[in-house]
Amino acid sequence: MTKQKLIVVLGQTATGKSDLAVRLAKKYNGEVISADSRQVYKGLDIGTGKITKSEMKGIPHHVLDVVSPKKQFSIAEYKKLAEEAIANIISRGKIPILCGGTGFYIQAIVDGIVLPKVAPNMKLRKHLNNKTTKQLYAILKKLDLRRAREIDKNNPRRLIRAIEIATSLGKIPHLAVSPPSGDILQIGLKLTDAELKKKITIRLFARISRGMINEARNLLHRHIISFVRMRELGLEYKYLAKYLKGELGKKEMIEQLETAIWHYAKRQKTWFKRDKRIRWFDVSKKDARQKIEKEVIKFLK
RNA sequence: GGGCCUAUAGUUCAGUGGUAGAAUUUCUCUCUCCAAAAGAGAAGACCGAGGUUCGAAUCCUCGUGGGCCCG
Repeated sequence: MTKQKLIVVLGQTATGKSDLAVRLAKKYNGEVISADSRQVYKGLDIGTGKITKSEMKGIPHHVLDVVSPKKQFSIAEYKKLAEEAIANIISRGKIPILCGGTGFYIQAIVDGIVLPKVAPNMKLRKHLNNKTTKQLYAILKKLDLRRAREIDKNNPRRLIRAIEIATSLGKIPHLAVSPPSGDILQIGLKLTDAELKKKITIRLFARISRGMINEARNLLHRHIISFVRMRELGLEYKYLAKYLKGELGKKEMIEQLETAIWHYAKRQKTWFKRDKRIRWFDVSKKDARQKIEKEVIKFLK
């Protein structure tokens, strides 16, 4: 019996992950599971750079378009859906290929982070939102001193989540992991900063000419999402919301969005850096493709 | 040709004689259910030359660059 195997394709935005995943899937009998926190939303297509039907080239893609953008998705839901998809792919004798740029989502699968069984409590969150960071910290300290000691005490979002867990469970459990049983190959795609910057710009203009602005306008007109929600979604949608509301000119919108995407790419880099298991490949090099395939063949043996 | 205003961080601006401040940019980092999110940290400047003064970004003179007015 062969061991279960999982291939992960990760990297910063605009490094060509989707293409590679499809290519590998075609060649090695695989299916793709997206690891992208925004492509889970229906209708957010051009702005999120979601793969199109024709780009999929017949390869099934999972955990794409699974929820309305009105709803707030979470990593717990992601983990459940992704793990189901992976198990299903394996049961059909195919190779699961996890592909995306959301580091936290990938980590949840690869390390099998066990998340506390406490669903988001919007009422509580709303209530806590009115408190200052200091007040939040004081509350957490009373509930769970251990967690309070190690948490980032300036970060309201983390503090609120911690309080949410502690109110429900009494204490916050230690971080537990239960990694999947098989082997995992993590392929990281990288570019130099200069090349990545160039690619980000090119891609942004491509998205605009593909109708990104109209997509956003339609979502608003059809009341699928509000300006507020659009801002929450970040990056393209955040700046498109500002533009469509008239707070920014088109030129400014594009400039600011470009910087924001760059910052995002930097954060991705910081995140992926700490996982030493990732095998990195410079995709600007001509032989990157060969090297990756060699690695995959070795892994699948 | 004459007069007036102005020059501080990559950028936009504070600072009126006593250790140069912010916003933004840039860089680095954190991450147990919003992660394209949220949060932390670092770097970086007084146009040049003289003068006054214990001490000048600050006052004076000249130069240079920029802006404006009159003829």
